[in-house]
Amino acid sequence: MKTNGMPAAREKSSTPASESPDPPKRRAQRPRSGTYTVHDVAALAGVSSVTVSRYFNAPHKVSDVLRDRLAGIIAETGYVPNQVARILATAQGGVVGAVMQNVTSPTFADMVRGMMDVAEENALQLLLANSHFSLESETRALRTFAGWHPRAMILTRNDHAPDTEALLARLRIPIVEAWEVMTERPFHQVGFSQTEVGISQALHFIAQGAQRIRFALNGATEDGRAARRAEGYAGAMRDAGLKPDIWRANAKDDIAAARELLADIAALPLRRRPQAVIFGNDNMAIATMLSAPAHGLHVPDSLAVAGFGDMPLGLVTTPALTTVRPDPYAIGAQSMAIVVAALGDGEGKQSPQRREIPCELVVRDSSRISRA
Amino acid sequence: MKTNGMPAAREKSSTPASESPDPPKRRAQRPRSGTYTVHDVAALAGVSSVTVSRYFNAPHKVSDVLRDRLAGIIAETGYVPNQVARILATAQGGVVGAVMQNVTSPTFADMVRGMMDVAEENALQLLLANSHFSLESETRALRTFAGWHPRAMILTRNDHAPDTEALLARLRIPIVEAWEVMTERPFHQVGFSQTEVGISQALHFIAQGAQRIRFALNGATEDGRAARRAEGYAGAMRDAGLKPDIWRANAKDDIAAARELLADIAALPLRRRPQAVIFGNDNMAIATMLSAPAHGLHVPDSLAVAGFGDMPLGLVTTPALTTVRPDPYAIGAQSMAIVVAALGDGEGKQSPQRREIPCELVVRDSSRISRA
DNA sequence: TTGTAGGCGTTATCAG
DNA sequence: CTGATAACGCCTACAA
Repeated sequence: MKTNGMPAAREKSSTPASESPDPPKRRAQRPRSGTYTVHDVAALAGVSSVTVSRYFNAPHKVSDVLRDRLAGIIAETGYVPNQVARILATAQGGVVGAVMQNVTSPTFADMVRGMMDVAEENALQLLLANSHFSLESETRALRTFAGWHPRAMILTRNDHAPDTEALLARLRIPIVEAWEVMTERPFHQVGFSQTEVGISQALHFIAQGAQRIRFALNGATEDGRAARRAEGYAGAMRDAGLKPDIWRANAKDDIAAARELLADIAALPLRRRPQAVIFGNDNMAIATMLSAPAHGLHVPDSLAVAGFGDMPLGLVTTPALTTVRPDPYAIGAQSMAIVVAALGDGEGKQSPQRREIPCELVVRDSSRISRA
Repeated sequence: MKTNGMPAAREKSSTPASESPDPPKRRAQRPRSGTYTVHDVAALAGVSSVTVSRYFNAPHKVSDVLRDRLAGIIAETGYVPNQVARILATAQGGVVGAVMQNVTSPTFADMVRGMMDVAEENALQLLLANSHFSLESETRALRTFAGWHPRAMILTRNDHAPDTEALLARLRIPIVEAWEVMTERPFHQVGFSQTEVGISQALHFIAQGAQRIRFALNGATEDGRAARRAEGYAGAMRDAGLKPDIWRANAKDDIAAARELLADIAALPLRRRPQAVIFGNDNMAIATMLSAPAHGLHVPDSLAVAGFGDMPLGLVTTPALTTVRPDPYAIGAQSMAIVVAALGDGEGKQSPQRREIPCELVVRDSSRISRA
């Protein structure tokens, strides 16, 4: 029973223990990883290293006796094949890079989970970077990833810095742009159309006969997605013969932005106050609902409200919050699934796929327009 | 000007273009990564590959002329050194593995951001896994990471499966256990003491003269951290001569758990109702506050409330929520900082460090005990 | 079923 | 300052 934790200094297995008769110019030892290798395990089992390799990659090609013996030794030594060497040797399996905009947001986090789950099932290692909605940061992250020679990349926006586009093209690997589905892109697309979500939000209020409908954004302009929903809303308004009213707070913070909005509305003459507000996110919508009474406003009677994101707390507010439920987990999982499929397909440059992950408009009481 | 994007099929640079005079048993080509390599760049520059390597790792050892020429070729080809090969050769690439319990939670997500930021500054690549609070899943993740021969690991719990402990010991790399600081652990510790947080929450109410103080948990038992706060609370209660009242919902979901709690309290005779409830998290606390009126309860007069986590929405509720503000970003950043320090210190087995990231009790109106 | 040879892309080492 | 050579740990191809 070998109890020593470290692999013994390995001899070239073919070299018998001849006592250094004219040492054949042995180079100085290179730094080794300090853990067991295939060779160590093979030596312990009295077989060749290929056999150990086969034990992992094609167990059925190893005899039963040997398999058991190897299993024992592997358990005893705690040997784990070195992925780095494996990837170098096979140019297979390996690494997928993903650039998120903001790992902190629960929505992105769900997407990360989706990617991780599918990646794990397929023995891919997910490399994650955070770009904070900055193009420059995205480029930097991609540059780092490039060094890992990833099998694929997943991005979370479809507008990049010019040199990023060039870099992506040079990589010659499957690229997935997730979250927003746009036309005329050379890469795989997974997600939904922000514009259409904005349209459906607007239509929800227009159908109820509302005239003055506002779209309220916080001051964080880096994230253009809410703004694109606002564009969809604006289009729908114009189509209905109504005047779009896109309002943006100064504060980036949702809570402060909500306060700004309420102050703004309260200052308006009754006639000109919006009957309904569509918010860029649930947080801002909920904050507005909770603070509305203090400004003499009542949801939904004097102010109907809709959010985006389907936060759990939206169920508990009075009234419950009408919102849009995206499916970030599915977006992440599908993105990775596309990667897996693309890698499986012999890397054949299949034309970019487009996978829609629809959003659901969840209608609750906060958006009821009073028939006044 | 070379415009072709692909590196030409490479000849053994020493082999002149002799037209295959008895091909020396050329083995079938192995799959290659399909991108430029040091050799390609070297060939293009008319130098040896070592020189190109030096250009990256010891630029001052390369003549000025050559440096400029190489810079040009590298820019033109978009060559990026292969990290995988680099790590294999040097046995000291910068991979750090981190096992989170739940990437989806905003708190963990903040910690991830902290780790990523510090990792990036120090040219370390973060490998992330999600264990869903499961020990078995943690072990699996660590096993995967082990294959990457990471320089360090960051974990987010201090109780592991037995074989995990063995695996960790065998790795002989710095290990950081983050979130909760415990004594008697052989690894670095970063975070705070859940027990002490529980104590301070209890004392906050005890000091106000409350007698019946409950600690309410949701049904998600996998995460033991809230339970450990409850233990701290229980100790403080007993020390004050009061009877601890730890209540656990059946529902794992915070919103449902809040409903359960309110039903439970409403069913109690007035005399026996808790005056104050400490919640396992803010979500549950806020849900309770929002639903309390429907159950004939009023916060804080008939029920004082405190949460944990400092969610932004806690500021907007009426009354504003008393809570505890941890600093997950700092925990992540400090954990990675310890890793960086440990790697810098020649890997010398320094004794495990212990870094406290204090939590702040944020007192607002929801926890005011009415002087009845 | 098992073993031998050689290479994946990089860098450490030694020689010029 | 530059180059030849041999590893790092693994896997594929081929031979036995």
